[in-house]
Amino acid sequence: MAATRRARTGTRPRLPDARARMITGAIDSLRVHGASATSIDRVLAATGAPRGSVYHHFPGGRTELLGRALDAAGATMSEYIEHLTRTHDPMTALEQFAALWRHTLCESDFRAGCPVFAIAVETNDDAPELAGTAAEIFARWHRALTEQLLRHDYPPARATRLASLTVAAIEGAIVLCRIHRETTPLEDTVTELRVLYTGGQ
Amino acid sequence: MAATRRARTGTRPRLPDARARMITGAIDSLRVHGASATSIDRVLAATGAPRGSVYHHFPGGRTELLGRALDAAGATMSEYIEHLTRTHDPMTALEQFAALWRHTLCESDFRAGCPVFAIAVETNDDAPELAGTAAEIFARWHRALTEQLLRHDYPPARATRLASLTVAAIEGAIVLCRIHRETTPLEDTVTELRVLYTGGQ
DNA sequence: GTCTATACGAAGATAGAC
DNA sequence: GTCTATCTTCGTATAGAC
Repeated sequence: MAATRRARTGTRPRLPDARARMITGAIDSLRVHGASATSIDRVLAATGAPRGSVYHHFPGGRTELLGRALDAAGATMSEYIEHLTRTHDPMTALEQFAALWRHTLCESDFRAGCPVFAIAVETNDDAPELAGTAAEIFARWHRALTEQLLRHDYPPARATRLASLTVAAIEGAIVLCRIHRETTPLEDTVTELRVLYTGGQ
Repeated sequence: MAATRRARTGTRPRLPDARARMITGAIDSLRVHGASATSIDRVLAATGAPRGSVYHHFPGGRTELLGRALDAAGATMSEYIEHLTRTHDPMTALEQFAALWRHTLCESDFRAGCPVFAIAVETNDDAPELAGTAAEIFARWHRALTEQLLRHDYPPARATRLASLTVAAIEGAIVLCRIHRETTPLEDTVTELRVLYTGGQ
């Protein structure tokens, strides 16, 4: 609909869809700089999006921008996790996921982390809606892992617990990798989780 | 020395040692609000410390305050971890440590997390010194855990990896507990780690 | 060591023109 | 949809009196 209007009026944005660019720019900033440091100015500077249309696209201002970024990042990551857990066995899925993170960490020179986790760590008083959304996203990941383990004959109690450990350990390891500027914590984490995934049930 | 001068001049601060109060106030703020949100104003408001002496005690300003808070928090936590790992077997030490966190989480209504982790997650461009300090603290914890496992006859390679997983998983679980407002992720994490700590070596 | 006052900049948000 | 002010608040930092 924006396209038709553009064709009619002859106006044109600098790049396709400023709103979408702002959202992806916010996600990138969340990864690298965290929630508090993800200001409107920073997103605009990084994306070249027009300052004048921020409150047009996000009437709720900065909080709404962060919310839409969290929604988008959460959906993308959740769909990938659900895809992996449905098409692979638990250990293979975990290794695939870890490989993606290894790539993200190295490619960003250990600057980029998990945007959902960034909001989870920083959000407390302000924006309880963001905290709620982040909690739902983690719950979705936990559910995907639990169901996968159940399909592979893990007892329900163990499946839930192992899913909790997996989410906690991967997220924690990503932070350790960033701060140490090496992938060892992630490798170590996956290697040890392998014992639980392949060993006893 | 401050006490003698106080006795001589007759002046007196509102409470003992403004500098120490600012540091503990900064640690509390780091726990609850994160690094970016830990402003000088917030620390002063929370502690009632005098605004006029901030740059007297911390010539480097906010960054130095955060640095001293990180030093203090890191030292306290490291000493406790080293105490636990020296006086208990691996599983008991882990459970003691988890019990402390369960208490901290519940008592703070799931608002307080780990101050070192908060800085690790948020610090990127600004203040590389803080990032370096945080990395050293995590390395110290990792070392304490590794040496404990070595003393309990774990092979070196496994000891290192299990120590990495433990640090990552506990830190990650604390964040999940905060965002979900329940201790289940921590309980699950410890229960599953128990398998690795007591099962195979 | 502590106070007040103030300079300065960054950031969120609004108003009104185009 | 986008632009240019502008307002306001907040946060860091400094200066100078007590």
